[in-house]
Amino acid sequence: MSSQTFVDTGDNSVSQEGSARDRAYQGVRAGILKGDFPPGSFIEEAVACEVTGVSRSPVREALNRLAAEGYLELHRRRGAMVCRLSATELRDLYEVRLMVETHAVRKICREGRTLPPDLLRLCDAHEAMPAEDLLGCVEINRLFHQALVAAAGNRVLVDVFDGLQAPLSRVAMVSLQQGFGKTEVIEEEHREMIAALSVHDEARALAVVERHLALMPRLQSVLSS
Amino acid sequence: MSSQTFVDTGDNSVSQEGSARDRAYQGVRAGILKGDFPPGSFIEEAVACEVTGVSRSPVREALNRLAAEGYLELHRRRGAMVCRLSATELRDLYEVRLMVETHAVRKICREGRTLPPDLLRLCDAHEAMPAEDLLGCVEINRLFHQALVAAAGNRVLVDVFDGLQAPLSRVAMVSLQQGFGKTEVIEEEHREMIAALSVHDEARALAVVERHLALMPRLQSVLSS
DNA sequence: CGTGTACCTCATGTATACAAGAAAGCGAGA
DNA sequence: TCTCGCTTTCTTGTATACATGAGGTACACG
Repeated sequence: MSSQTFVDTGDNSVSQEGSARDRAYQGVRAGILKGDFPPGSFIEEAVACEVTGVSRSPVREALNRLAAEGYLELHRRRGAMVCRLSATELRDLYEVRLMVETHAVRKICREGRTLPPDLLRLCDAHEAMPAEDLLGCVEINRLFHQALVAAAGNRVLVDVFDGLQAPLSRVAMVSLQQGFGKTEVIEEEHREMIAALSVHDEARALAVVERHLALMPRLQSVLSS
Repeated sequence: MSSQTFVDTGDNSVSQEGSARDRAYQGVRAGILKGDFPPGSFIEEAVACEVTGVSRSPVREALNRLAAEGYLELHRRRGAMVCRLSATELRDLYEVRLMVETHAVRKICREGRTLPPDLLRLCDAHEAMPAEDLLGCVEINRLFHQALVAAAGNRVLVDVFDGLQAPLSRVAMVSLQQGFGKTEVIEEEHREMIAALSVHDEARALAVVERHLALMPRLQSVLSS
C-alpha cells in the first residue's frame, strides 16, 4: 500500500515485523477487513493499544494513516469511526476504478508496452493460495491489478489506484466471505487480460476489464450494516 | 484539502485557528509552498516545532499527513524530506490530471449536469484577488478546478483529484513566482470552460481543458533544484 | 597522509503524564 | 414520571521524558 509516501523497502509483502506503528497499522487494518470492527463503530485508542500491544503514540499515527487511506473517519474529540460504504460511493468507486484501469489498458496497447513477468507469477500465486486465506487472496488480487496499472508506466496513476484500495479491499473481502466472488473465475479473467494485453488487442482487453469490474458492485446491502 | 477523511466542517477555508495539529500542518505546508523548505531538504521535527509553536506530538501528526498527501517523503529514522519534483513525475501528473478533468467534463456534458454557482463566484474572487497574494491565487485556482470536478457528481473522483493537489499546488506556486502563469489568462480560460460547459458543448469544453492544462509543465528545471 | 574504528552526539521512535472537552449518569425540581 | 442541569468519568489532544539507532568526528594505526 504505497499510497503513503514511504521509502519503499522493495518488499511489497505484509511485513508483520517492523516498527510499532506498522504493527498497529497492520493489526487495526486486519481487524477492519475481517469485520472485528464493523462499519460505523468507533475504535478507541485504548482498544487498539490492547489489540496491537503498543502504546498510544504509534497507535494514533496508525489511525491517522488509516484515516488518510479511507478506512476511518476521524471525528474531532470523538474518535475514529470505521467508514460506512454507501451504495452511491460504491458506484462512484467502480466508475473511477474503471476509468483508471481503462486508461492503463489503452496506454499499454497503444504504446506497445510489454507486461512485467510479475503478472503471470501473481496468477500462479493466486492459484496456489489456499481458498480459506481470504486476506491473502484479496492481497494477491490487489497486487495483480496494481501491477497491471503499473505496466502503463505512469507512477502517479499507480498512486491514484492505490488510493482506491481501502474500500476496494473491504468490498473484495466481504465479497469472498459471502461467497460471491469465485477465485477461479477471477483468476481465469486475469489470464484473459494478460492474453489480450500481450498482443495489444485493445478492444478485447477493454471488454475483459469491463466485464471483470462489472461483477462486484452487487453487494451494497451487505456493507453499510 | 479533503484528501484526509475528516468530518468536513463545511468551511473550505484555510482556518488558521484550530487544533495544534492544524496549525502545524498549515505552517509547514505554507513553508514548503513558499520555498522556505526547498525540495530535497530535511525538515527536523524540532525546527517545525519552533516555526509553528507546538510540541512534537502534533508536529509529527502534521508531518505524517503532509507525507500522505505527497509533500514529504518519510525516511525511517532519518526524517522528513521535501519531495523533489522530477520531469517524469510532472508529465505523469498532468497526464492523470487531464484524465480526471476530461472524465468530469464528459460526464457533465453527457448527463446534462448543471454547474454550481460557486464556479462563477470563484472567477469573480479570482479577479478580485490582489496579484501579490500568491498562496491565495493558488488556492482559488484549486477550488475552481475542484468545483469543476465535483460538478460531475462523483465524490470519489473529487477525492482522487484532491490527492493530486500537493504537487499541483507546488507547481502552480512556482509558476506564479517565476512569472509564468498569468492570472488574467487563467481566469479567462476558466470563464471559457464555464461557457462551454453551460451549453454542454463537449468538444469545445474538452479543447479548452486540454489547452488550459497544456500550459503548465514547462518549468521542470525550476523544481528539482 | 589515508583509512578504519570506536565513541559520542543528536534526531527520531516510543511510552507516559497532564489538560481539556464531550458524553453519560445522577439528582432535583416541575 | 419527565426534564433540565450538574457533576463525574472517560476519551481524545498535547506535552514531555526515555529508548534506540544512525551519522559524524576524532583518534590511532598502517
